[in-house]
Amino acid sequence: MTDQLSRVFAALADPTRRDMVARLTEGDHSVNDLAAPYDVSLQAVSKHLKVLEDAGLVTRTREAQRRPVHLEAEVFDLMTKWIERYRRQAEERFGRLDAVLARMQDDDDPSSTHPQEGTAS
Amino acid sequence: MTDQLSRVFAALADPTRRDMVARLTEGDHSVNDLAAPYDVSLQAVSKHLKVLEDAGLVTRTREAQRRPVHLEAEVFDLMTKWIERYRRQAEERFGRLDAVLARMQDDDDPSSTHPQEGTAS
DNA sequence: ACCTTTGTCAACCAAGTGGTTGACAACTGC
DNA sequence: GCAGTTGTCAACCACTTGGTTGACAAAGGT
Repeated sequence: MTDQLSRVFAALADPTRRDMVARLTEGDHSVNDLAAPYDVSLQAVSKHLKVLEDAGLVTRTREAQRRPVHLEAEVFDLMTKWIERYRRQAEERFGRLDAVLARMQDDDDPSSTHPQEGTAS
Repeated sequence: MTDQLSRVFAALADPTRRDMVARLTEGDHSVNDLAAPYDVSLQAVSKHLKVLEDAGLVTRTREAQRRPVHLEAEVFDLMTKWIERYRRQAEERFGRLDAVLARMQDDDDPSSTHPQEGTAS
């Protein structure tokens, strides 16, 4: 898997890894800690973490004999940029940009309004 | 791959498929048309389209002997919702929500320095 | 009717993925 | 030093993936 964007998408294509990422938003966790809820071996979790690390989504440092896992949320931007770019383009094409912008404001909390309307139809 | 969100992420983890999606934002394309730029067989492209279709990203209808491929941009929302939810949560946790909101509106703010103020545990 | 165009299905193959178990490395604490 | 805790590495296995080629189905053009 050559490019990082592909690695990020691939990393998040697994429900277990998405759940790990979700839990890491609460703060750093040790590997054992992360592994607890899943019914797989610690080694399997270690592999999942390697995938997340290769994608740039997490970093691991050392602290005593623990290896705390830390989420690097900046990488999300890679995806959102890609997604937003083409979503916007597609919706414009279909002449439904208004509906999209409205939905974007409804779905999220109201503080996230995107005041930028492009070439509306 | 059980859930749709996983299928969508997996579908976009391939550069060829991402490129197809990008081109489909310009409008519908026939399979041959879509296949033209890539140095793979038509069957391989057909497989890629099946992956995109199973993820709900495209639909295919019939029109003469052609099978025009149509992008369903709504599925992007599945991802953006997931991403935004946890990104937001992570950024809040790190006490950098202001910077994030600013970046979301500017879309290209070079202030990527994050001084890691003492919120870390 | 027949042939061409367009695309899918089936079988196959090499490489990758997600899981396992066993060995072992790194660090802590007695 | 030695035992325990924490985590990784290596080998292996079943399954999936992305590619191939060959056969064939569906619709149009003549």
